[in-house]
Amino acid sequence: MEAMPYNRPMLLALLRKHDISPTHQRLEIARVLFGRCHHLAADQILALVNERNAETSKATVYNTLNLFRDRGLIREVIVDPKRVFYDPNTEPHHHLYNVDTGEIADIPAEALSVSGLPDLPPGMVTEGVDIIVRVRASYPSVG
Amino acid sequence: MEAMPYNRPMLLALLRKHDISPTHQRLEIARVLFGRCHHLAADQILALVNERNAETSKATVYNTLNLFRDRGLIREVIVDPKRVFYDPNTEPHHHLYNVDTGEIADIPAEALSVSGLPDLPPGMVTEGVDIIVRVRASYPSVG
DNA sequence: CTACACATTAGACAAAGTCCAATAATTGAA
DNA sequence: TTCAATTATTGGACTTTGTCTAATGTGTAG
Repeated sequence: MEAMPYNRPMLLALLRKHDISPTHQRLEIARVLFGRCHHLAADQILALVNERNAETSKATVYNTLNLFRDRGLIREVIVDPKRVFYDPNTEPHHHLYNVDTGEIADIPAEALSVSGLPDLPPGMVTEGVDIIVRVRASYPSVG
Repeated sequence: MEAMPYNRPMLLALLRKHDISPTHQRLEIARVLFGRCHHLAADQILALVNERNAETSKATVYNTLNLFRDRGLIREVIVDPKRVFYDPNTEPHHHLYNVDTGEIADIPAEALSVSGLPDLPPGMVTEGVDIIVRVRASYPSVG
């Protein structure tokens, strides 16, 4: 795992490495995504980017997230039917999802191993294997 | 795996077994869900139920799907950020998801085995482990 | 028949995300 | 630097999925 690119020069290099023109808005969105560990949804990113001054619009946040996803900077996490979360960690790994609180935590890929994946029909390619462990608090009275 | 309850008496028994009053609309929705192998989204179910005559409303389809889900007749499949699919197979199993076509196929749970699941924080309970194998057609030119 | 509980419904509403046409910023070449 | 071409950003309209509500319909026990 590489160090998180917190500061502007590192974010700039990250965008350039992925052939993305580093505009002000994109850098701000990248800063929010890579500057913290959380998995964030689009509306949260919009709010964080505009925390001080209004810096970007909703349309730009969506455009940028889709661009980052297409260029492999971030990954979508589909666990909540209501919204997509974005994960700045693109290395293979899986997720622990708290269905009560909506919290998402990473499970390193090395920790898990899956065996018995079926052969794919010819002409098919695996794009990825997502494992989602859905957890919740056990009710106190139930122990 | 039990036999699929195609006919009215079997559907009726299924609903009763899960303490659901068997209304006309619920039976129609159950017929659509259990009478075919596909994984269906709410709008598809609505369309199929109303194919001939208008039999149910959108609200009833959503009410009924949520009821069936809460009572354990069906399971939600969350693979497409745009909509929830419903799976009449509630036995443990996983999914193969074709990201191009949106097709969903089952992978029997016995076929797969996962090892190395992390210990949960105390007071946490696993609700389920979902494995989604995302596949797509390999482009002809790439072989 | 009458109540009462429960189901269904149309349509208003909400939230996530896309689209579009106008404006703004960037870039590269001269 | 300047100009033109390309690329990015934007507000707001729009779409889609799903929920909510208040009114109406249905069914069953007495």
